[in-house]
Amino acid sequence: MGAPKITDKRWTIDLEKRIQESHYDDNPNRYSFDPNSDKELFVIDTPPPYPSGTWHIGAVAQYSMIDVIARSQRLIGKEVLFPWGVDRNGINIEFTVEKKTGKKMRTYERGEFLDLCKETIELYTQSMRHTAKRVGLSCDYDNEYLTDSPNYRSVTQSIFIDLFKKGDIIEDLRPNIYDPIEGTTIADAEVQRISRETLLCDVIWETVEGSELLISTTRPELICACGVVMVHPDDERYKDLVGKRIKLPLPVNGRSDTVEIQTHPSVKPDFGSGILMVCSFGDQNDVSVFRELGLKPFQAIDLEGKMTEISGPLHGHTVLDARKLAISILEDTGKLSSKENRLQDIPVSERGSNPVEIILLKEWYVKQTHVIDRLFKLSENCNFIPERNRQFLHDWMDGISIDWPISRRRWYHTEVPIWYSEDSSKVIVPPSGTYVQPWRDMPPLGSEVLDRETRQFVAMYDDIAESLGKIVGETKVFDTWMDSSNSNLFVSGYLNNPKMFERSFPTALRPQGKEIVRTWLYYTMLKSALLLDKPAFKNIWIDGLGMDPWGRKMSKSLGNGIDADSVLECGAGGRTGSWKIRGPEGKQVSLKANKIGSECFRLWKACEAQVGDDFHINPEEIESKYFGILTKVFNVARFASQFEVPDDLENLPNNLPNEDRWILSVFDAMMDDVQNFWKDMDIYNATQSIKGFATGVFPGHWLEMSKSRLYDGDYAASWTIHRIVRDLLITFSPVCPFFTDYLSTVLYGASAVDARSYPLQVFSSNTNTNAYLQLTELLIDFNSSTWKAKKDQGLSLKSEIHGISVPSELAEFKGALTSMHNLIE
RNA sequence: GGGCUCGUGGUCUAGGGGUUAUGACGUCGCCUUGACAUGGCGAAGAUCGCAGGUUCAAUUCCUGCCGAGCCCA
Repeated sequence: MGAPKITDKRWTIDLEKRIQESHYDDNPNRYSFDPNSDKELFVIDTPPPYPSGTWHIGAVAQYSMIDVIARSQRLIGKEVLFPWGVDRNGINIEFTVEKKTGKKMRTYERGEFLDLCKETIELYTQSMRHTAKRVGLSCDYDNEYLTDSPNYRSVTQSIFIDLFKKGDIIEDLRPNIYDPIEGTTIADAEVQRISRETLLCDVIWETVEGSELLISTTRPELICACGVVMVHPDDERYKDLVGKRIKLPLPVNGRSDTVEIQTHPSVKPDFGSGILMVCSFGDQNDVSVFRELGLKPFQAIDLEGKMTEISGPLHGHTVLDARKLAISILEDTGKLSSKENRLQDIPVSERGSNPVEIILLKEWYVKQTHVIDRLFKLSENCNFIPERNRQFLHDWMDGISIDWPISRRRWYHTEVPIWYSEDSSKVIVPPSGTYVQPWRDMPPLGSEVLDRETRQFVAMYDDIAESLGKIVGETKVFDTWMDSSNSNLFVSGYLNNPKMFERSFPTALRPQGKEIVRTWLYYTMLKSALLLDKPAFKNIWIDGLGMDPWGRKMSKSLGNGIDADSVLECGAGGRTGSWKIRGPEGKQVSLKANKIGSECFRLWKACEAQVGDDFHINPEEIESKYFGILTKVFNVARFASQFEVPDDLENLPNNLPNEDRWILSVFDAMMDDVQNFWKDMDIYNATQSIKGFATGVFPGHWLEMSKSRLYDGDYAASWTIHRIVRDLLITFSPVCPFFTDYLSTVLYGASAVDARSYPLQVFSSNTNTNAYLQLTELLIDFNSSTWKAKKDQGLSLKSEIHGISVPSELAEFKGALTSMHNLIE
């Protein structure tokens, strides 16, 4: 016995930072991955974060739990790849650059704009990596991947070409959701709805025979694109009109000025007059009616968001101006019966908040409707954690009815890797593994020429380049989900390491939030199914979302966001944290905390909620509930550190007293439970079990029973305390890596975070410890009641007490209990 | 408007057809014990969102409603 080896009096944020700052340099290969390892490969398809300046506390919380999984899987002996990837493609960074420079993308030269995006996103990438290390993520940082790197983009392009050759990717002229302000197609998933006031006009239409009808519309400018007028099949009022032709109430150019009246069940008889004009394209319903009836769509709006020639007098006006003009023409000609303001949900682009239009465009599509049934089958092989969140994927797949448009008219994205021959009959695609930018490159050596329609191989490009005429590179790019949906293939070694891919696909784990099931998870499952006819993953871990302290989503507009760094740095250098957050009634609420840091933050998330539920983030609560647990465990270790560590902690000493055999049995049972929880990626129950043992029965009961032996230098007692503390720190290390790293290094000269096999049980498997386990409750009750008896008699806890005898069931502990409580017969 | 998920003491949370509903934080009272008031002993506090239904029995299953969240139109 001597002075504690652990000299720090308590766990502090400054100590945490000291450890953290050297942690990744101390042992640079700590978290690297060996694809040739004999161990089971466990590849995690981490969600590559999008660098935008700040990292949301909820996302960091989720990421730290992925880290707990990575670390615990290493601990149970798997070779874990926890990649550090950063998602950098997309319209987000384009907007940031536009905002910073005050110039729209299209006013730049394309190459110059790309350079600006790259520079800007690099800055954000650095700060994100810093936060990742600060929160203790055990990623393989040396092999960082960026989704805008040539290596990553070439995989996206190769997969596109493979799917194109197989016929799963096609180009077609179809109605698409289009943002006229940003000039690009967008996917369903990128459309938002906002409530806005619009004019609902009652327009008088006249049939060829001369009877007048009223049709309500908010889009009178689209009358020129009307393909049919519809009523409900059961609507008695209009039975006679069905099949008749009706005149368009506004002049048009280059098309028939009458349309037919038909019936359709989608018409709501009680909306307006119960008559509906169907235009190409006012909304999704119009699209499906046009497709159903086989009508030829009219192009009323062009790529700049202006009216086309068919709109006659509206030609050249923007949609909004055209609407006003259409209304005034209708008024002048006496065809406007009435108009009124109405609150209506209108679709806008998620990024720009611009009202979107549905227009006909030639775009690239991934065919998906034909494989949905197969996807359901394949997804049965995936283990969902928690199982109930499987439902999110099912619901989304149930609702899929159209193909996935993947091309965009933007710039900072992966380019569609294709060139067209001068006569447009042939296409040229690059060889697998090369990254190309067709808008400025010529096809590289080894490119192939394919027939554009049949996709059949024609010749090598180099052999017939002359005959193709002036070739034209595709200028469009991919939806960023085209890149993201390859992440599992990329990290598992697809194309880059076939040997590893063979062993590690389906990817061991996809961890993600529930809000991107419809996009990231679904698209990834789709890709793996189309390409390999396999499920993408073995395990899919879907967590809930971080909410503000009142259970609302954190957002800029609500003013209730919490920045990750403010929590991780809270307490550093003695600086406390304070957060001003707008509460539910609009009142500012001030939250304060003295010390949190990464270890307390991680412990909180691990303990607080089962995976899959939304969780409330309240810094005050994180500190008050969980910092004390760190202090407690720290103190247990610090206490242990004053007793010499036995040389041999592997072999059970002879003649262990019963109380040591008892606590070691309890410890074995806990360790065994936790190992199983780690296997099942059940962070909550693993951490709860560790916490219960480490702050409860072990220090509260065994330590009190064994203190005097420890002070007397008893070998068995110090063997027991050190064996338990050492292995406890190891199984706790996935949750609190810096904390356990520090304690274990000082005490035992080896960091708990470097353990690559789970600690062995203390007792061999043929030792029956049940008898001891059954005594735990009795023992706790006896201790508590003895403490209470002393208190009731006004005695100090160390003074003698008469008249309490150790019950016969606990006879084995009689000696220890008698001296612990100072019992006098 | 539709689909899905969630709703358990002041706060967070476990559980799940059946004797007094789990734990933690907070609150209150008492107490220094050779690591630790970041400790110990004890107390109060929940008609398990609301209303129906199924059942011998529901907080647990079903339906509706209310509230929150995600997604969609």
